[in-house]
Amino acid sequence: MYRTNTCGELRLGNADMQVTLSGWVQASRDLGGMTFIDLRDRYGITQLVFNMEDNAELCLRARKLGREFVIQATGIVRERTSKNPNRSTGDIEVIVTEFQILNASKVPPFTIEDETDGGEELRMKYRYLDIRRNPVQEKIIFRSKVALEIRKYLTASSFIEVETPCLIKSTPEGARDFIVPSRINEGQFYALPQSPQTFKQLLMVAGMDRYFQIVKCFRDEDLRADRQPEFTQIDCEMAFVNREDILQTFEGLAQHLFKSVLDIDLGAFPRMSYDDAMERYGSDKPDIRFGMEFVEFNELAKNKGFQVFDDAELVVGICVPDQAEAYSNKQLNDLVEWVKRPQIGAKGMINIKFLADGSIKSSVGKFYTDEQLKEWGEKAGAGPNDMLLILSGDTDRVRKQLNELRLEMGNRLGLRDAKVYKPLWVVDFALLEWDEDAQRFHAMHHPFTSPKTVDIPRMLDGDHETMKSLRADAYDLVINGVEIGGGSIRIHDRALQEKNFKLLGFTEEEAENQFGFLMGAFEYGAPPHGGIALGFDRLCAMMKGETSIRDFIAFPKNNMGKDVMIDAPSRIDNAQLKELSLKLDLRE
RNA sequence: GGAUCGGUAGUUCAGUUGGUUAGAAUGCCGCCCUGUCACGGCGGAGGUCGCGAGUUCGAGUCUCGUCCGGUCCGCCA
Repeated sequence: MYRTNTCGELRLGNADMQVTLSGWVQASRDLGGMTFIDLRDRYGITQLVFNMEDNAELCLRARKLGREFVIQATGIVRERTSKNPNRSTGDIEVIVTEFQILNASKVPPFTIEDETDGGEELRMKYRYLDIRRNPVQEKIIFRSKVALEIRKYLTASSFIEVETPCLIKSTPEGARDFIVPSRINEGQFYALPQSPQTFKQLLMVAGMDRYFQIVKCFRDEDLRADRQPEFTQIDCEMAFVNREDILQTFEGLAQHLFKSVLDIDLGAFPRMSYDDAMERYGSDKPDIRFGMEFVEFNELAKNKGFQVFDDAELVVGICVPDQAEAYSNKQLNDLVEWVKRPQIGAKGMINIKFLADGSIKSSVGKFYTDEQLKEWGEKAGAGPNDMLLILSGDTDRVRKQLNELRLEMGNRLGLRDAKVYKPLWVVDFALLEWDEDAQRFHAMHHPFTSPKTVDIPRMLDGDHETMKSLRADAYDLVINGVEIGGGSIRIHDRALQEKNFKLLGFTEEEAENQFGFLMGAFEYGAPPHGGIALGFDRLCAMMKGETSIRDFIAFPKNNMGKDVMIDAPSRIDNAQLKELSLKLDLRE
């Protein structure tokens, strides 16, 4: 028997018991006459004591233990004479009577502590050591807890967990596929799923009624702190539901998770149309923890002799509260430089300060009278010591830029508190999105998304503006400006699905080749259905107030999509290539 | 594909206008210490300054290239 107890559970009540503990040597303190060893496992740390007077031979052996040695120690639990209130086991210690080294350890490349001295790259290379650290371990355990609560809630709501295949068919729509060659089907390839979308719809046709799966998905796109090439979705689908049923069900799921895991009541989720979100926040995933909503100034700004605004499609700004006195000209100039960075790409920025004494200072003061600027302030609801920051240009672009500026100001003013959670449903997305490069429409959500019923008759007008105005029965769950998930009511009718593919520029043949199996299924009594997929890694990170998902994944990839621990991806040898009938044609 | 920040001891970092033998902390090794828990004290080892060119009397420092890593834009139906 390796142990009678874990390193986290012994208390005063265990005094005088003989116990055996196994774990890693966290630290040792050799005081000459006696030696203390902190023994660590997943459950905690227990202090072992060795005393020269009691057993010199044992004590000398204990002195030689290095960090991260794995040992098994047997001894008697004793109340400490000097307790450590910072540790749950701090009232007791184990007077060791015998121990053995189960495995020695090299000196680890970084210290196994909460605040490690190891940098990201090193931590990833030795991820198995990194995971020994509490902060990482907590996140992995947290993830397990959230997964359990998801299963509890969904199972209680009659959802069935079904596994869907990982080796599926490549489709050109959406993200790039990861491709897997088939050895026994020469020259043919599987693709790894970007999501189990078509399978879950087929499960609805199959009468499963309510499906869910906590499932790996794969997208061969560039990485970010919150994006991995393989990631996990909470994938769900329901039959005989409308949008309202789905929003209620998954609002309930989110509320349950926050309550059961964090003991936080989220309350009812507000809803906002996509158009509203773009107009008020310049983003389809607004962070509504703070205000500074967009204010449009076209009527006030134009035809007053200021060329920049006259030429702009949209003049729009935000009102920054209580900063007019605080922001110096230099700081404002720095802010102008900030919005002009290539990542933001604004041409410039105008400010209007409403100072505490009632006077107005503005970078466009020579084009507008104080009376006119006062009107701007009234429109924006600006009070004394408030400041307007205004951008102008093409509508889509300027909204995007002002969104970045709003978030930056939110950060600077400390308005984006990680401990505050503000969920939001964004609804009524556009069905189609014009792709400038490809000169065609593509599906904003995905090609199986149903248009809103009222828009179905207008679907094949062919007119560009009509197409852009079509609304989809699609929705996103946004929390604190993070897109946690999205879904839609699906098309369940073959004719409508065909129509939709046509809008997206598929030929009949292409549609049949790629999705014939799905449309075929629709002909055998497909029920009305819809669903949602939530980003599990992102949800966990967001619940913990973090932006990077990497520590919520046990073995994540780095920026270049590499696993630096196992050194993947890697070359394969020629025999393997030959077996797959593949030949490399590498770019120089 | 692009922007930007970084790469110096095992590790985390400092290193001034280019100038003597490249430093600190921590870790590691040795000795001392009977109530430590960030133990303490004394001593010691440890460096191809990512790599390659260039400028210069002289490069960790400046220039160019390259590799690696972080963050972001594009991309992510």
